[in-house]
Amino acid sequence: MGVLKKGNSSQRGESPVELTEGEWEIMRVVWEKEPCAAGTVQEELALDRDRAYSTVKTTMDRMVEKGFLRIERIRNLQLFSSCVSEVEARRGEFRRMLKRAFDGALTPMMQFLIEHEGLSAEEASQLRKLLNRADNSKSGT
Amino acid sequence: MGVLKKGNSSQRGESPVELTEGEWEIMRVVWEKEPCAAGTVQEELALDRDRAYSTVKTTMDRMVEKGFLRIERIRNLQLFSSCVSEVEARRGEFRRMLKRAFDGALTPMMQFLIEHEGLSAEEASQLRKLLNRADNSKSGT
DNA sequence: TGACTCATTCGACATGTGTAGAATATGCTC
DNA sequence: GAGCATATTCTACACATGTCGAATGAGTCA
Repeated sequence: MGVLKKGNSSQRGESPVELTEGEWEIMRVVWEKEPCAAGTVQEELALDRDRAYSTVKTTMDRMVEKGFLRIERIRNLQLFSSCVSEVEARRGEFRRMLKRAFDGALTPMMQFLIEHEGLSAEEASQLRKLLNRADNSKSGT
Repeated sequence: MGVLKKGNSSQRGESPVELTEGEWEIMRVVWEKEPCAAGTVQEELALDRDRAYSTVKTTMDRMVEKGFLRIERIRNLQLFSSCVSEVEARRGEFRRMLKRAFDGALTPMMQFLIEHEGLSAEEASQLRKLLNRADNSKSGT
């Protein structure tokens, strides 16, 4: 009694955030408009591709179970807000990729980008700038 | 008649290679040992975590359907080989991540790495080296 | 209060993925 | 050829995800 069942509420502990494709679509809207109703999300998504209200609502309810979203009730309205930030979601997505495809290591990924993805000159120079800026902000404190 | 049904054989056309977790595990072994029998893969995977032979075999058969693997028969033996390279698989994995989490653009991802993933000094310097090397090989030809 | 509208709830189904047991086929050895 | 060890094939199930219709509940307005 009183023990949290798996997926019961809004706690995800330390588990990495891994969203499905459909969940990403929903999160993008929620991040932009929260707090927002399921109908709002559905309307927004429908601009891109048709989805029934119940489709969106079902997925959002499941996301509450998983602790990705939370509901605040006002009268008979449910307003959804995010429980995970975009940064957390990006981190989860990035790490899953890194783990699967590059044994979890950053350097091989970089190597891959340069050798096989044809990093353009612009991208390279931009990257260099970013790196320099990172260095400065580290030593500059 | 004569029309290829979806997933019929070994053609994937231009579709990006997107492997599931289980498929990645299998591919890693296949790339290392191909051509190899399902039993070989199963034994290798079992070192890490127990999986029944039929589990591995079923997944590998499905991967043949999808065009990720191909079978060469010798007597009553089936030897599997890869139809996708590690580079293609990495590319697929990387691009899916980039598309989902960074709107498909590389620079925001780099920015994210630097701002939120705390690129270590070593990583930064290694990255710089890689960038320089890339530059040299471009201008050096 | 009755009709209407809109949101929520509930149940349901298809497909993909991970899982594995049972039945069958094949080749080898004595 | 009989028995054995494997490999293959077939079937099946659970769970996750994407999908949606039907039933129910609640607020609004004439």
